[in-house]
Amino acid sequence: MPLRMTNQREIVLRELQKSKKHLTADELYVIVKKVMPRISLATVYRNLEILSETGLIGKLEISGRQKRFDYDPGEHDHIYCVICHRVDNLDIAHEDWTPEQLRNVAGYSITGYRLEILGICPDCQKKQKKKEKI
Amino acid sequence: MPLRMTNQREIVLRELQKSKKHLTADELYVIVKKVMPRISLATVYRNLEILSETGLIGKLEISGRQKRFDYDPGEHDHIYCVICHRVDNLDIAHEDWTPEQLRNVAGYSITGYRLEILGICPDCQKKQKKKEKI
DNA sequence: CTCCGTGCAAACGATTTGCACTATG
DNA sequence: CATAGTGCAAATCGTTTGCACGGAG
Repeated sequence: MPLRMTNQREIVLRELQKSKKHLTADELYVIVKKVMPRISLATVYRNLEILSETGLIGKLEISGRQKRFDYDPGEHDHIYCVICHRVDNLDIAHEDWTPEQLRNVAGYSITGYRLEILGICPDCQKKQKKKEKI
Repeated sequence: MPLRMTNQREIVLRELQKSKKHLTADELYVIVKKVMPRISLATVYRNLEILSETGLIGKLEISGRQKRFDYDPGEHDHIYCVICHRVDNLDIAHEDWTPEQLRNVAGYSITGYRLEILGICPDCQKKQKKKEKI
């Protein structure tokens, strides 16, 4: 039975939620160390990974740079500062996106957007079907 | 006068274009090495960076670890295979996105999407204004 | 002839892993 | 008391950089 709720796991989760931010592993490490000084960075990484698999937090695979972890695991998009790399949640429903709306999101001045459609390519679909047969 | 067109730069550009794919630096390195065996990986990295700054190719800050470079520098979105990490261009105009349309893109089976709005956060806007005054 | 570009190796930052030990369920 | 989780250090992965040399303009 996986997912033991250890002390360090609980603290990692709690401190991320308390922060209300989209932190990187090492940013959170600094915070968590104040509560549990002997915790290791590897443990923070491992727990963030596990907690996001479990769905208790979200994992942000933001373009190119460090991963960030989201205290709010619900479905929502993000707004990203191209200068300081800060990330905020975007609570506008997709239907309501208008240039006006977006321009005022959280006081950001909008410079662009980045969209990736995610899916499974034809080749990988074939491979999956093969596996199913075994 | 920057941007000398060296042999290695030309080959890096040409082989990326020939591939018609969204390659990582090291994938392209393997290809380029066949034509110019003594080229170094660092040179491939440097040239991809310069070529994308110049606008001759595109740089994809796609989620995940490695950067990919796009033979097509024009404006367009991307579709991303969550299994093999392959990337394809998406030629549908934003206005035409419908679940139907997307479901048939390039034979992919769509699992989701990822949208990031890019901008400058309030704090960074303030900092910029300060700089302007100096 | 001047520098930009190159190759090489070493440095780097983020993340992961092998190991022996600890503590949860 | 079995075995998931931990701390630590070393390893790994993608990328960047310092340096002395080479070649484009």
